[in-house]
Amino acid sequence: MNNFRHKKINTKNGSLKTPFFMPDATRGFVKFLNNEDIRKTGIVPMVVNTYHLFLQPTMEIIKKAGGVHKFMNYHKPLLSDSGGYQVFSLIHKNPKMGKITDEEVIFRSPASGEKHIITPEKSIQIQFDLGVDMMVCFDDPPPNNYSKEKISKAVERTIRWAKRCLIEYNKQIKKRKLTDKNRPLIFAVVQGGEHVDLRKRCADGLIEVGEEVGRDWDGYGFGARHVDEKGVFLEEILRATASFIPEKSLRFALGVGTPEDIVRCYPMGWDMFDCVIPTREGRHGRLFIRNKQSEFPISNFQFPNKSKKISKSKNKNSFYKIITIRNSKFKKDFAPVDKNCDCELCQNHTRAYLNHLFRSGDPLGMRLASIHNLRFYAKLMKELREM
RNA sequence: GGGUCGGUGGCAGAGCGGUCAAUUGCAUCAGACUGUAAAUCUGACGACAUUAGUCUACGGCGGUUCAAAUCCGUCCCGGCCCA
Repeated sequence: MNNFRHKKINTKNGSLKTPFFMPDATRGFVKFLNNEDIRKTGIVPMVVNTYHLFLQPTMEIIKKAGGVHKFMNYHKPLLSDSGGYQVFSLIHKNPKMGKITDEEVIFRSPASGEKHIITPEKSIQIQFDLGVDMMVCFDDPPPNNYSKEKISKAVERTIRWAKRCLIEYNKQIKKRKLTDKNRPLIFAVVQGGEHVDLRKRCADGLIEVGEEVGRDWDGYGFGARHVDEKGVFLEEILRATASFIPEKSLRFALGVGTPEDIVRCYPMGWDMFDCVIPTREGRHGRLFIRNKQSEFPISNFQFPNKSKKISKSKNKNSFYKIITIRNSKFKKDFAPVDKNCDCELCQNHTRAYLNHLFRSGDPLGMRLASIHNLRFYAKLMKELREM
């Protein structure tokens, strides 16, 4: 299986080999887990969010702390998402929450109601202040069900904003006297919804921006969502979009995804992934379990249908299944969640005990389940890396 | 012994003549979650039936009424107060 490419990236907080998965530590922490928990899962890089950290604890605090790494006391690679996704989904869901213009986005904090303004430049400045190792352009991610016309407009805005981001990025590099060795990597984001031609247009536009500004993007992200309204995996769009991105660049599949989505994306050329699924599903008592250990490598795995929702991955042919530990059938199940798993949960506790923790509503259950799922993802990525 | 308040579905607790198989919460049984406003959200929750619907139900029995969880009588049980 040597037809898969691996890339190595270096940051001031360590190097990474692709493919890798980043859990979402949106507000500077993975819910219920501390750094030691994360370390033991085998997970290294994580994603933090510009929008959330900007609102709370605010940049004043982060700067005083000496940057987000110091604040978190996590000295490994961190990527910050630009906040575009948050601001836009906030306003798309409720137009009263803010206003989008070509120049800027004005929005209200859902928590305090306070008004804030964010621009592409400001997003980049904040991300420099965070001190992250990888950053993402402030983009315009429209819901996939918007009209093609609207998505096309979002593509054009994303390109214009990417240019502003990259110019600001260069400014900050100069101002902060950063070198190629210690500068953060910067990612553009390819929008275009479910339209291949728009994805192509966006990728081309972004490449052109790099040429105009005089700096190549370190990577490109797949923007908006990679599944449609029904949760159907956008196979062709993802494949095509990956092919529009220069080979040497990193390909970051934002928000991807289920284990199956990741395994599908990787051979297409996607290198980096982040998703709330392992931790959120964990908190909700859903645990990932590998099936048929012997049937690997994963590349041999045939996906039966073009698309499936995660809940449907009870499919016997899948390489994993999901159990809902709260279900009454686990009340008296004294086996580990996954007898082949080496995580803290599976090494020490039974399904019956975890069932009890969830029924009791104790956070310990959520913590252990999150650890287990992240360990599942870490092992999955390791297998892909070794393919 | 006297007085008084009360007994409602697994629990708590609404309803106080018809629109009640009965609000709501908890519990229970499932489901959803994909760049985290998510320890969240949704559905089911008397029995039987695929739907229509049928039956049994608001402590027991007996009344009043076209109609009762709701009104009356009585009995049983519980809380509190006075002896």
